[in-house]
Amino acid sequence: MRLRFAPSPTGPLHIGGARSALFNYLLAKKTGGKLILRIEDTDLARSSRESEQNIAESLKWLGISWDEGPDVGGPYGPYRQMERLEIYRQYTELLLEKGYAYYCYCSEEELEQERQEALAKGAAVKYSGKCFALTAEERAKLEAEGRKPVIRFHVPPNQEIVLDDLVRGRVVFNSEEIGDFVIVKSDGIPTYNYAVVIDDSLMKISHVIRAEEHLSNTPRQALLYQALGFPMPQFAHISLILGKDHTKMSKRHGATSVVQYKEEGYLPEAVVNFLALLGWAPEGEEEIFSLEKLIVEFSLERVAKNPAVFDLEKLRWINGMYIRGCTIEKLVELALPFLRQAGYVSENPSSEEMKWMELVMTALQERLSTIKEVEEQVKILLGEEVTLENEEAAAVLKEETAPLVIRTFQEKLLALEEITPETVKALLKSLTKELKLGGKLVYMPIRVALTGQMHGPDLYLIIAILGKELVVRRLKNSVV
RNA sequence: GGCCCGGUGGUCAAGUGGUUAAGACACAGGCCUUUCACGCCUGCGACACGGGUUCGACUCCCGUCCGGGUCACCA
Repeated sequence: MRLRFAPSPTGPLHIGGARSALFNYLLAKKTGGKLILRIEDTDLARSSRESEQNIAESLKWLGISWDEGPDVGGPYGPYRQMERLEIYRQYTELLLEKGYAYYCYCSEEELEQERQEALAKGAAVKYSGKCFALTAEERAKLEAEGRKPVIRFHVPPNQEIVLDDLVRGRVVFNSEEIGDFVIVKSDGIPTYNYAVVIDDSLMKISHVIRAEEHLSNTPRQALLYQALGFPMPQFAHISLILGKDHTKMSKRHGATSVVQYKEEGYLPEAVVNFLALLGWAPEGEEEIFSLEKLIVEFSLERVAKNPAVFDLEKLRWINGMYIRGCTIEKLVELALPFLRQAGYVSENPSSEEMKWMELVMTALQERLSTIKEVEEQVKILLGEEVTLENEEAAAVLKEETAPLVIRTFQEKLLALEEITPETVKALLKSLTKELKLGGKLVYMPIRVALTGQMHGPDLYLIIAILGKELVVRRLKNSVV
């Protein structure tokens, strides 16, 4: 099988695009086929190399690799459409010669007027085809006016177009509903519907998995395949990803690009896992899948037809699952950029800072949904200030036994030779025993005195992270 | 508006003529724990509506409604 992902580089990789790429990748890998990356950059006004870069980087970040593409080359290149203009031109000539296509000189205003009239009449909005019958003299006259023609495909009348979509099943269109559409713009650049057919054919693409928004375009492409004498690939149109309000995912629903999720502290494995579950269902009840496992499990038969609403809560949950599955070393590595940016650790962390981060991540691992959350969570572990979060916390310190607990704790801590999570843990245990108080009466006053909060990571870790000096200062600050 | 696709709990979803209609997230309660979190347990909650077909429909057919896509010299 040969599959492809063919984004237009008009912005960062969209989360929906990422899912299309993923499905194509999964099927290619599963069947031992190839994934081709093709850049559809024929929209000169909006395309940029920067976006192409972003898309490639986002795909790599997700772990999606390709076998052929603009950067790695391949036997069917070039893989950027703007570098294939000569190829399209040859086929256009053929189409023109055989009468499948013709020049059209209609201006935008004329077309717009037609469109309005059709709309007003409630008729189908489609091009009238009036330039189809232009005589040579008429053409010459229009040329002389300086009009730059487009090339339209001449749609055969009343033809049934049957598509056997791998996820939709059989879908039937009638060519009557389709007006003669533009295949080459007035600047000589092919339109999407045209270039995509030639490229998929020439690149020997066997299966096309793409978003449902392309389904209505497919009959046009089918006609083109027919005229060009190319075999059609198998299509699989997957449903759209919707926002909370059930409209197509867009900026106002929050983050839409893959990089944004990276920046917000999501792990690529989690994003991939979540995306896979959006529109595809595994056979068993397991929901956590590595890319490798997805390759084994994935199949088009289990891809849903109905659109899916993007559920951030579930992504957060999956992300948390992956965070909990990380080693501490890995977590430190992941958190480092965030901590660095927040100025909590230096550019090149010392071994002491590394130690500190290891303890911090140990304390925080079970409490994070995203890595970015360390920025916020780590605050209570920094500095010597303690602010009581509420009345309840203040009450804990006013407890009759609180002063004794805190004093005894401090004495014991100062006497401790080495502060490690283990030694502190043992210290707290012996403290509870010695004071003959309930755990709550021992742990809560210390916790509140040290952090000002009723909740937080394990106390012994907090103490180990703070170290003797900060503990003493905080105790002092909280007791006044 | 024409055409196309879709409609199972708030969300993701299993289901393919006969099931007590799975499971997950979220939510609620409980357990665990020094707290929160994690984890575990329990609970809440759904086949859009109306007609058929059938001994029997979430499953098949038709209609209605709702949602989405498309009808560009954007992809």
